[in-house]
Amino acid sequence: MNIGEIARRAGVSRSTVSYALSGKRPVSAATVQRINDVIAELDYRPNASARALAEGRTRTLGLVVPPASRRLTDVQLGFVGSVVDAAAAHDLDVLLSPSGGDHDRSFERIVNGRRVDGVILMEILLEDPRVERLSQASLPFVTIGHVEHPGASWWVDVDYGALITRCVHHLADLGHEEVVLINRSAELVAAGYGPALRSATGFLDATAARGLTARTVCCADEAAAGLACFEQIRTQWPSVTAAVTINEAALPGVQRALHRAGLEVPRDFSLTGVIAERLAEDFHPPLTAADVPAVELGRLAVDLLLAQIADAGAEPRHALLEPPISLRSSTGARRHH
Amino acid sequence: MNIGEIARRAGVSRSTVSYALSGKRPVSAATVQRINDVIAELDYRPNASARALAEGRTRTLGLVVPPASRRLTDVQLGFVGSVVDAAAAHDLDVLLSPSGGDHDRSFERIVNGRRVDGVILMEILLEDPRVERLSQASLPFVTIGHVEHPGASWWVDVDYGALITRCVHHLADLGHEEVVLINRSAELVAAGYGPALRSATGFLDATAARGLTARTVCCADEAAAGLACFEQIRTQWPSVTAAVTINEAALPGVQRALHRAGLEVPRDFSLTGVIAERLAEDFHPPLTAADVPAVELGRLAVDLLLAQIADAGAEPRHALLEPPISLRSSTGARRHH
DNA sequence: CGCCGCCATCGAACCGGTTCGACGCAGGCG
DNA sequence: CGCCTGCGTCGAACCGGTTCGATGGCGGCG
Repeated sequence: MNIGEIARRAGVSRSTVSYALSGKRPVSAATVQRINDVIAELDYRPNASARALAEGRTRTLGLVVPPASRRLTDVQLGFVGSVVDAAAAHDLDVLLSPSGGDHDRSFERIVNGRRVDGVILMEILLEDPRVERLSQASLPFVTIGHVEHPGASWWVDVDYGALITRCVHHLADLGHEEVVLINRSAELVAAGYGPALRSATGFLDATAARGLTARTVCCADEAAAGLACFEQIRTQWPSVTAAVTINEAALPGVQRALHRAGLEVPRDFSLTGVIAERLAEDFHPPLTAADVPAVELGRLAVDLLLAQIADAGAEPRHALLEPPISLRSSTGARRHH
Repeated sequence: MNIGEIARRAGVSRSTVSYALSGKRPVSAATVQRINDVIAELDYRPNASARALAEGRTRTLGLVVPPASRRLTDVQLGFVGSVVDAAAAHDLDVLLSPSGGDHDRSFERIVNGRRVDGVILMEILLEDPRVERLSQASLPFVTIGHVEHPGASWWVDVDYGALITRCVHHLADLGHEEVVLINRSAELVAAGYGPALRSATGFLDATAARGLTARTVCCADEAAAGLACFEQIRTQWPSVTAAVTINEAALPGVQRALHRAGLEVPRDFSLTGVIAERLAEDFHPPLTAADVPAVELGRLAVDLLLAQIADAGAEPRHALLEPPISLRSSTGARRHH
């Protein structure tokens, strides 16, 4: 069931079969017909490993995902799905590598074993050892998110700072004077997780520019933490009238805390931030929020990666998206009590 | 940077390097030392394609996932994560194939191109053409979920029928007399999706056995549908006092509908079913429910697949899990109005 | 002291494709 | 009618590993 067998049965040489399949050299119509008949009869498909070895490329992309122990957020899931779909559209397969840190066997296998033609990296830290590692391995890669000094690396990202800034201006326009940022977990912030840090910076800058009183808290990525966190906010800073968040997992807890405190959104409290569209719409009331265009980012990452693979010497490219805020119904004018 | 180069620099033959790395034949300590030094210096790692070609196995597992357009449920996500982690624990990589139907390029590539040593299939229909396809390709595979007549195939699954039966008995014990099953979407039911059909059968059998009035509805996998669906239930069958569901995505909508109708759980209405632990605990009040042990199923699937790969002639094995129901606080005695 | 056996190593074949240079044969042109 | 062109095909080398049979050198034993 290999190419030699096909050649034998079709009465031609192995190279002719190869050319008939790839079309890289002309083959007479009659011969192609005969070969195709044999192939169909035997249900033959070329061995991918042999092809990869000979061609020097695997037609496979690597996707480095956070290990499952840390459960994926909606946004991360969106990245994975869209990367896989975009790759499939180019007839490429996707190899998953669950890697948190630097020194990971699965990551090393992918980087060094030439198992993939390129890598897409997500959950980027401001200083990310994996970026360094891939650079020195001279393996094409694109990051979803970007390190502090991207240098020659290719990346796509959402401008968290700009989005948070817009949220703050929106709240300031509505008259709010003391607002809180509900950030991701303290561990992520400490690890240098880009979106968390850039959101914090954007929040502080924007509130300062508009003369608002700014409060920030970190909140673990789970509903229970969201509840506890919001109750602490109410106790500690009772005059806060609006929250900006990038922590999707905490939302159910925040909702429960609002309900428990008898606060109605947006009458008594405004809520906004960067939230997946689905979650924003499932909230009650639907959230005024910016949505991370995960599908578009994933597709873009694949496109950039393919461009980089096709032309190894090309100038690094990147894309910084700044999606609009969808005005729904979770923000309102500040009311004086 | 290939094995020949290592051999040259270490002053030995290519085969000696290979044996030093694999340990399949004894190599003197001094030679091993010398080879390892060279390897460390050049940061060499064997080319995976060449190795796969020579060995006849790829050290890669295929995982067939639903295409991203249908967004993954929490349970499906759990499968993917645990399969990837379990594979990584065995130093295996995972190749993703987003395939819905039968005639999918990505699926065919994986099946026929010998890109993987075995396949894990999820979202199984009662009659699933992919199972047939894999059988005839004589590629080892394990399904998460099982077809109606598994024949010689290997599988792991949760006994949805038994779990739903337990939920019904639990409600019957509490005095409920008219209960509704909120199933997955009508499309999935029509397609022959196993859990949906087995749940429905179990529900009807159990309610009949306990003399309850049974109602069933299909509900699209989204919050908005859950809300609409529950309101329709209240209108159509006002004397229903409890619901059993396997539709996690509909839960937020159901919650909102309950709230809107002024019903308090469990005082006025009981809610139970098969629900991911995280969602059950995030609900207010926490749901009495059975949890699909996705992590365990994923790990089991990998274990079975490896056993099958190791011994191609082995008798088919399977595992039908029946996790306990966690008693939380969403079910209570029926109250007569 | 000579033979036997084992340990370490080598060379060659093989896995299943791709690709390059060469070649035979047919048709067109002078 | 002979030569040139070019299309279609072939054979061989190559990609980078693994594996098997063979061989050389050494120590132990009779």
